[in-house]
Amino acid sequence: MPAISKREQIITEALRLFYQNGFNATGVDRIITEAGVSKKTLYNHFRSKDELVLATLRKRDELFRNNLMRETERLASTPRERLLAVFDVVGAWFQEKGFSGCMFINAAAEFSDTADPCRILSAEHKRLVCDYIRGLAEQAGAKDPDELSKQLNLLIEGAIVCAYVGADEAAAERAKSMAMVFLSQAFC
Amino acid sequence: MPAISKREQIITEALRLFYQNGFNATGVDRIITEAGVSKKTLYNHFRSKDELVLATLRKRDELFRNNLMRETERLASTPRERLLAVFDVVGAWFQEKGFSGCMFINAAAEFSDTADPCRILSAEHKRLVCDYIRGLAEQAGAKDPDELSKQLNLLIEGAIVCAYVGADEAAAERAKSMAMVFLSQAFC
DNA sequence: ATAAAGGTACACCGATCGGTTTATCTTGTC
DNA sequence: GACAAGATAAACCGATCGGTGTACCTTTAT
Repeated sequence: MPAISKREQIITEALRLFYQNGFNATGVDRIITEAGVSKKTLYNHFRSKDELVLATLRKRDELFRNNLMRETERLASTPRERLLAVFDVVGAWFQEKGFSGCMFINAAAEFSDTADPCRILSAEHKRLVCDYIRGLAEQAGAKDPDELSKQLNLLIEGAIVCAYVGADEAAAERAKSMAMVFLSQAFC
Repeated sequence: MPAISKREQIITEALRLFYQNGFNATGVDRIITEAGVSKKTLYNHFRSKDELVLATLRKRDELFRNNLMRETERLASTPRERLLAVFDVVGAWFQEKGFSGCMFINAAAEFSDTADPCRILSAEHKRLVCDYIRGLAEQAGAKDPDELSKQLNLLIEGAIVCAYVGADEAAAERAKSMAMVFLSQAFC
C-alpha cells in the first residue's frame, strides 16, 4: 500500500485538469499520462469517466469548504466579523494563480441535464456553502439568518462571475462593502 | 437569395444547440443535421467551428441586450424605475422553458484560455450590459452611476448563478429587493 | 515457495471529432 | 440556352474519444 493511493493520485490530477481545462475538453488519456498511471488502473478504480468527474467534484467540495471555513475562522474571531471575512477569503481565491472560476458553476455549464448527478452535486455544494454562512448568521444573532445567508451567498456568486468572466479585480471588495449594508440591516 | 440566408439558419440552430448542450458537447455534424444544410455549406460560411462559436456569441449578445433593453423600457417609464425593472426582466428569463444560465458564463467555463476570443467577447458582453445600466443610472441622476451600475450588475450575476446552479426560484426577486437598498442609497 | 492482487505497457475497439474532397444538382442572370 | 454561384449528399481524412483485452511484472500475505 503506497503512501498516497493510486486512487487519490488520479483524483488529484483529474481535479487539476478538469478545473483548468474543462470536463469535456479533458480526455482520460491526458489524465492517466499526467497522473502517471495506466488506463487499466483508472478503470479499475472508476467505472467510467463520468464517475471520475463525480469523484473529483466531491473532492473539490470537500477541499473548498474546508479551506473556506478554516480561513474564515483564521481571519476573524466573532461570528459577525466572520460573515465579512468570507469575502476576504474569496477575494484571496480570485487572486490565486490558477483561478478558473467556480468549478461547480463550470460543471453546471457543461452538464446541461438538470438531473445529471454533477448538477445535483453542484446544487448541493452551493447549498452547503450557504448553510455554513447561515450558521455564522445564527451564531451572530441575526434577525433572519436564513435570508441574510441567501443574500450574502448571492453576493458571493455575483463576485465570482464578475471576477472570472468580467475580469473585475474589485469584485470581492465591492461584494464585501455591499454585504456590510445587509449585515447592519440584519442587526437593526 | 432565400428569405433567410443559410448563414442565419446555421447561426440560429448553432445558437440553440450550443446554449442547450454546451460548446464542446455539440459537434458540427449535429448542427448541420438540425439546420438542414450540408457540411460544405457550413464551412463555406465559417472557416472553422471556432469561428461559428464566435458568430453565435455575437448573435446572442445582440439578441440578449436588445431584449433586455426593450423589455426594461416596456415595463417601466422612468430611468429609476427601469433600474429595478431590469430584475423583472431577468426574472422572466429564468422562467423561460429552455433557460440554461448565461451563455457567456457558460462560454467562460468551457474556454479556459483568458486570451481566447470567446472569453474576450464574453467579458465585452458583460461590460455592455453594465454600460446600459450605467446609462440608466446617469439618466436617473444617481450620485455615483458607475458604482451603482457595478453593484446592480453584481446582483444580476449572483441571481443568474443562484437561479441556474442553485435552482433558487426566488433569486431574481431577492436580487431586486437587494437592489432597492443600493438604489435608495444612490439618491441620498 | 507460491499464489493472488494490483500494477504496467500497449495494442485494439467502434464511434465521433473537426475538416476536406468529389461529383452532382438547382437556381438565378445575362 | 449557357454559365457561374451556391447548394446538395456522401465518401473520406487523420486524430481523438471513452473503454476493453492481453500479456507481463511487482508486491505482499500465506
